[in-house]
Amino acid sequence: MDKQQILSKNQQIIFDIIEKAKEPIKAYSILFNVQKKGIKAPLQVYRALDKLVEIGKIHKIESRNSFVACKNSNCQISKATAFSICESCEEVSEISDNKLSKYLKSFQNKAGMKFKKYNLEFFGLCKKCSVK
Amino acid sequence: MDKQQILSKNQQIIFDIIEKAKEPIKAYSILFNVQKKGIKAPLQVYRALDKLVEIGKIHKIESRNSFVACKNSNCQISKATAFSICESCEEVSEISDNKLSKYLKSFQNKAGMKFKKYNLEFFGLCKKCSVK
DNA sequence: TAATTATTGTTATATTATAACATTATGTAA
DNA sequence: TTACATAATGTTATAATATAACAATAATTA
Repeated sequence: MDKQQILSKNQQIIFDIIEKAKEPIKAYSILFNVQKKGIKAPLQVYRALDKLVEIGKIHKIESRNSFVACKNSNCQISKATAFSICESCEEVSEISDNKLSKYLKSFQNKAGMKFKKYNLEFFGLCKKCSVK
Repeated sequence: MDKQQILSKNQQIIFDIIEKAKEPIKAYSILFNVQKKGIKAPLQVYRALDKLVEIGKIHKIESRNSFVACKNSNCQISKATAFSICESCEEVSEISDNKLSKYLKSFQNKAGMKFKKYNLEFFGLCKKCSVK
């Protein structure tokens, strides 16, 4: 169940699209892109997306309903994700910061609840957009 | 523009529903609940939700497409939100932890991007569900 | 090789959210 | 107190996102 697992045909097709995309990409945009490869129905896309998220090859940007390939080559199954999102140009990048992830992985709330997973989304203006 | 601002009719109706709900509530569930009060269309709900989120009276749980009233009475406009979500019973609670919020508010990524806002969602099992 | 599990294909439908336009109410400044 | 601007409302239609249900096929494992 690690990242090197062999992907099925549809999973591979859809992963390739996401990896090539420079920005997060939405499910129906993926669908449009893979129709020439014989994938015709939303469900075929969503099933592959679910699986790819599950094994950590991609992440979902929840606030944008879109998907990106995981850039943290060292994380096996990443159940701990952090992104920065530019509210102007919508550029999204995955944050890879050991101190941050260590801190959040060990975080416990006051009720003592221990977490298996987290997702953090930061919003602001990227460098380009902040000089405009 | 602070939390004590007077809400419009629809905003108040919809905020009341959300505040009374014990769990996060979805837009169409709100719609169902307010139809007897004359709010008939999704857009009326979404407009009020947008405003309530903007002024910080409610928050959106992005991973669940649902809404909760803000429990941090001390935060004025909360652009910094953290939640714990039980993956079994779907209980959601707002985390109010000064150290965590201080840490995240001052976080800068490697590109030096400064953030105005963040949303953090932790996932795990709540106490009840972890003994089951 | 039978049994199990994962993947695929397909149609229909559920759920979440916004566009576009017209109208009414509220706040503000001359 | 009128004109002007801004915010809120009402309404219809439609866009965008996601899943249910069922049948078939491929891959894996006992």
